[in-house]
Amino acid sequence: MKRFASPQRVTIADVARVADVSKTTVSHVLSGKRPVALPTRARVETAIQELGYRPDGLARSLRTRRTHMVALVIPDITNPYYPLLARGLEDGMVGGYRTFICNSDGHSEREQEFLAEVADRRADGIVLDSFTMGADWIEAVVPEGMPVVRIGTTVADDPGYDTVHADDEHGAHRATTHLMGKGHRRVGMIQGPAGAGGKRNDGYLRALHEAGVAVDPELVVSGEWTRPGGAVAARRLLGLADPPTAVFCANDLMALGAMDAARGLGLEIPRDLALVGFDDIEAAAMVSPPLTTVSNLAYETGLMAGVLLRERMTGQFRGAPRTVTLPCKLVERATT
Amino acid sequence: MKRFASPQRVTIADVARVADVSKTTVSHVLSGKRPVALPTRARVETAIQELGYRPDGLARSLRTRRTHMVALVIPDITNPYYPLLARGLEDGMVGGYRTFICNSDGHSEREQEFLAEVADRRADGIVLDSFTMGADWIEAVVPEGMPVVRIGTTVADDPGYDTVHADDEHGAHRATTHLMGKGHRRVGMIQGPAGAGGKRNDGYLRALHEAGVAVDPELVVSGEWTRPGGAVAARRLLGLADPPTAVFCANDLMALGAMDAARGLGLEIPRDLALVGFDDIEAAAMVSPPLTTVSNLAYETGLMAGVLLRERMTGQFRGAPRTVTLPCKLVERATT
DNA sequence: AGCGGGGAGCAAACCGATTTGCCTCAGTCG
DNA sequence: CGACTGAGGCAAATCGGTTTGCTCCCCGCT
Repeated sequence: MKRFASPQRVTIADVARVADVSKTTVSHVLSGKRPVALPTRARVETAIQELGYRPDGLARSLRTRRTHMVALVIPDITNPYYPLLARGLEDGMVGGYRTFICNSDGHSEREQEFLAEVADRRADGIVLDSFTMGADWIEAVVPEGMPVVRIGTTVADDPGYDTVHADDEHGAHRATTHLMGKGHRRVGMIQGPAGAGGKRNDGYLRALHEAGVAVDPELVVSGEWTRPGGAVAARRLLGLADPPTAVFCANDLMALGAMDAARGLGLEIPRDLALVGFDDIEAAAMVSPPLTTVSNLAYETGLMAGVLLRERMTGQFRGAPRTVTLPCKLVERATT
Repeated sequence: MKRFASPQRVTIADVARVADVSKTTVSHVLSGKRPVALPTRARVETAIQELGYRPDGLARSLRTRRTHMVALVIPDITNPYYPLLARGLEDGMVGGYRTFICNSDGHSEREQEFLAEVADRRADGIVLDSFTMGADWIEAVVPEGMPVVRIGTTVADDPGYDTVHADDEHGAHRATTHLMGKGHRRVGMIQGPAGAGGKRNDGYLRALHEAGVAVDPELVVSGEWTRPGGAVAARRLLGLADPPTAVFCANDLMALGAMDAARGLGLEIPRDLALVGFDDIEAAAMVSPPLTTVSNLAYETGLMAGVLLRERMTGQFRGAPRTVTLPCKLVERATT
């Protein structure tokens, strides 16, 4: 029983019929993988024009095992760091790759789900920015042979995959020494969730250590990577019996939140509280007073990730995992 | 559970063989579309576990004609309005739809290319924010039956598709009357490229008209929808023989650029130049002085678009194209 | 004359699922 | 007792391409 469906899609078989050749020949005209005589080719091409034929991407991908799609698994596209990274990624892997974005909100179950889903969809590659996922988790879900590039350093020394990250440790160290150079001795830090610490915390600790300042564990608090997250963390710090006079924040959003909190408590910045952020998002230059921060090259990070990923996807490179470290610079503005 | 060294993917046929049933039965266990006896089902399920079988999304999509993917075609994800919209979109169409984002940078050829590509990839739906694309262009490239939801109003009165947009005309009117309420008579406007004008310009003109102020065409200039774009436009306005004392900018990014330009010329805001933006992006509240602007509900816009799109994709709604208009409010801060 | 090679084209297998149609075997209803 | 129904299962068609093998023919070399 034939169902009278909506206007049937034009398939390669239709083209073949109209041009009076086999499907094979049409395919070869399209791909150029085998020679086709000029007159035949012309017949096929007119048939294609005439019918308005467009090859079906799904069918093609099924056979060729290439989807020309990559997944970008990140915490939150709403964090202004990531849109830039996303564009860098697209520019980095030239040649018709589309990106679909998975916002995990930092939940590792969602990250895991996404990876599985993306694997099922047969993405050609994955760019993953996760604070929690170790190589074992990834391997459990991503079929071997599917290229993965990692972003960020929070899961340190993961030798399984290509990685591109900023020199967080150095940046954090620089930020902290800068604060101490301004005379501060009680320097706090607001870091990300999960208490894992991470390179930014390492740099902070090393700077304190080198300056011979004892680390007060009370001065290091965790919070969500968001503006409100920074605000609550800052309130905790400022509520201490002996509060810090300066705070290094592991990202700009949290630093902005800290500014909100400080202002809410009637403190003036930088007189009563000095602040350094991390990332140098656009907003950092626009707040008042403009935020001193550490640059984190979002676009370039994406770009490099794109290059590494494409080299893997095309098979152009098959060697051992590579790590690219991008520099961080202190951007001195008015909150210190 | 078990890691496979075998390069071969586990298919439904493998599962069928191990469970000693037909592929059909495995499929029915998975989909539940036909009953399967309990013991059989159990055999199949253990086989699935044992082999670590995961259905191939491509093959499935090819047959079912559903990809559970939608395309979001926008000018630039780097514009902070769009990440929010993107998340709203995901939340709006509940149920496992993935979004892939196409940055057109406002070039209509790229928009066209993206639409075609996305159609070839058999996306289940498209959300399109384009200033230039008319219904005819879309129809030329998108197969009929493929749901499209439009965002924004710049291409006015396009009856072909569901649309969700902010009440731009009203917002712009409100912004302009607000400026005139502060005593300004020479009120300029910085609008988007293409000179098309658009609803925001309409509201501006209507406000002037109602106040009995003659429109000086010199006071309306076009620029890119970016911060630098706003800066160059503002410099043109401020270089006039009789420059405006207030400017309404068609988006916040341009307003920020105008602030840059004004500051570069030694003007103080709002004393020497009053400014109103549009969109109320996060940065608007953070600049100094904080920007007076018109709210544009990015997240809600995406959310509504998601709802409309899902209703079309699932076939839940088949009626005539709908239009949703979201309200705009003036957010008064310190640049007026 | 025999052989290798390449141009040109076709039929059929393949990618990995879903869906249709058909068969068998109870059990139920009239 | 025959008709009908629903559970349970299988083989084969389908989705729309690409790729493999094979044939046929013509050409240039030894």
